[in-house]
Amino acid sequence: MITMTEIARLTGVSQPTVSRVLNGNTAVNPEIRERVLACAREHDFQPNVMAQSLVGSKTRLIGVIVTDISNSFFAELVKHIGEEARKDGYSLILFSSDYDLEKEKECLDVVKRYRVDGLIMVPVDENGAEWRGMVSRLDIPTVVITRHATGIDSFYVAHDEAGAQVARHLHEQGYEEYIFFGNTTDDKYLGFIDGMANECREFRKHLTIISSKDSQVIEAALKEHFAKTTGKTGIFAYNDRRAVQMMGILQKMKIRVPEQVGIVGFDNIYLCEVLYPSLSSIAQPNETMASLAVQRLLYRMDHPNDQKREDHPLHAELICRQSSDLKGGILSK
Amino acid sequence: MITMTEIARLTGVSQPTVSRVLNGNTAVNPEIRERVLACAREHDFQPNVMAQSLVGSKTRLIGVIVTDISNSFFAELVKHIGEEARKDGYSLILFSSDYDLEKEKECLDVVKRYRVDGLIMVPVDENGAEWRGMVSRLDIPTVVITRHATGIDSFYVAHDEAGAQVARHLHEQGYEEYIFFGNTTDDKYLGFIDGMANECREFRKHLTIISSKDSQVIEAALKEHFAKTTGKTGIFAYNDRRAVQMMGILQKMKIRVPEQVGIVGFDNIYLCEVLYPSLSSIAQPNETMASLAVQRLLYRMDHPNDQKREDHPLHAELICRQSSDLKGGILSK
DNA sequence: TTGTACGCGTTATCAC
DNA sequence: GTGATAACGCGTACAA
Repeated sequence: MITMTEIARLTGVSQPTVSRVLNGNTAVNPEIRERVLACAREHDFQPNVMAQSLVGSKTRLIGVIVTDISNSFFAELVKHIGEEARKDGYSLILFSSDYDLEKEKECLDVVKRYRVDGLIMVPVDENGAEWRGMVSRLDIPTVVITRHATGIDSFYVAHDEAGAQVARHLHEQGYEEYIFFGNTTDDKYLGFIDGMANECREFRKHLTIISSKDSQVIEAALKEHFAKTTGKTGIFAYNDRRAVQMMGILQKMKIRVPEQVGIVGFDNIYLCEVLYPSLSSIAQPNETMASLAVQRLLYRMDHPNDQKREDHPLHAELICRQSSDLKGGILSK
Repeated sequence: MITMTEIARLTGVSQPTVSRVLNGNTAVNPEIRERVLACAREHDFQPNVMAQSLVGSKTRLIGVIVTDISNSFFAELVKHIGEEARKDGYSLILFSSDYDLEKEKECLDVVKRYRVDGLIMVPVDENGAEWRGMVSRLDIPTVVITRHATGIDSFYVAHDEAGAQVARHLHEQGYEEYIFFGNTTDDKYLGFIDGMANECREFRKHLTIISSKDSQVIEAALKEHFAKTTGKTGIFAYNDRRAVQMMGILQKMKIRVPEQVGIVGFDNIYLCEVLYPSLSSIAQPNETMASLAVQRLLYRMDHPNDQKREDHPLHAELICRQSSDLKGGILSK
């Protein structure tokens, strides 16, 4: 791999001259200039970023730590982060913490060793004291994405708001009984509850929670539910994967969607629209979130003394498709 | 960010001594040792990889270029590559070429600038002369994954073989008419054809190809197909996404799966098993492919003079689920 | 306009 | 055992 010094030797000039030519800062003798450029092209010279960063203390590297890169939601996020970073000449050094605090810690160490210019991460536990300590000691501009971390720049979707949106939507469509399907630890559940409280009094009486991932258990729970009630039921699934599972079980049980049961998922994965019935879902503004995060990071890198931190909740969008369209606005199309 | 020199100053020893302590190679006075370690811990010292790599010409970086990181197949691949690399202390610098030759070229330049120790890539066009030229000039150990590139270490699934497997399976299950749904440019199509030729003579008469992605067009094509034939039809979809789309259209048309139509997808995404009916699919040995690729790369990095190149086709597995299980072996479970 | 000298943070090779 | 010293590839102040 050729170096500036080597090019200097080959062209009979000094190394700094080569540097000047290649960086085009200062004026140089056109003749020398051409000679150097020709030589560089011939040997396909690329500057050694490691060396550049040693002297300039800029690595042009952005560390990215996500909890699970194989989750297509994060994969898409990473893609957009990469695109946005690339525009400004930054590259990504990527880690997947796999929801493991130990691994996450390791990632932070490695990120530090590489002296990345900035860090974008999805923390395993944004409230963990240890993590907060590590990040602040890291002394690298950091932006949290997908989660809300107090005192750290954060770009995330307000899950509670999205959940409330689903509640309103299901109620508006005319569903009278409700099922929440998934983890109740997420804010989307809390928001769903709040939203329901606004829509109908005594909603608790009409709310069932199913948390199991086991199809048989779920089927049993549904049977029990439909034994007790005759009303049209709206289901809010924790994510699209679960929504698809639920749709499958409903089909197997010969329950009609959306006539008897309406269902809304979360994440708006690309399969939503090709499913039958197509699946209503909450779409997160993936790309916006990514580009805002990168831009914020770039700003922070340029203004290390700015102590302000941005707390930036974004709004999700409910994409209404056939699966929850009881009133037929879409099915009639 | 603290440096060795700084620690040396603080502890009153020379910088090389600090280096010795931190790397634990040579013996050092236990007393000094403790003092240095304490100081390093206190300031959360991490060695500057940039500097290390300058002198050692080892970046501990593996470049990864995929065509589309948002594709969950590649995302999973990247995850496994990362895990495997991590075991040996390597980190990933990740790029997505977005099937764009220009971008790919750029990625290769950047990868070179970072002096990565090795490169794992999914080329946009593994037969392109320009790409081959770039990679060979790159002078960095390179492994191609997912594709077959002559003269370059390659780890990939034999798509033709997988296609043939599907043909055999559909025939065995008793389907008599066949539809290939998707791009006919892929080897999986060729293999499917070959496999069919083995199973039944005059298969051409019984094969329909649907390439459109438009649901309406597809539905029309299916209607035409079922107007002409009464036989049970086996469909091989280009990938799971298309398979899901096809299943939706079939459901809408009230065509029963697998009784009237059997369907097999490709990629075995996680949704396959929660769909109803659950979707048969070709599973690629994702993890194996990733770890073989990384191991091969590590070997190449250790043996730069070994000119041998490995051409390593892997075998896909057909996961038979309800959607193509006409004989009821699974449904009866 | 061009070359010399130096420093970035580390490892490695020497003497001491 | 430990401390100078050189070297990696580059950018930059300074001198010529």
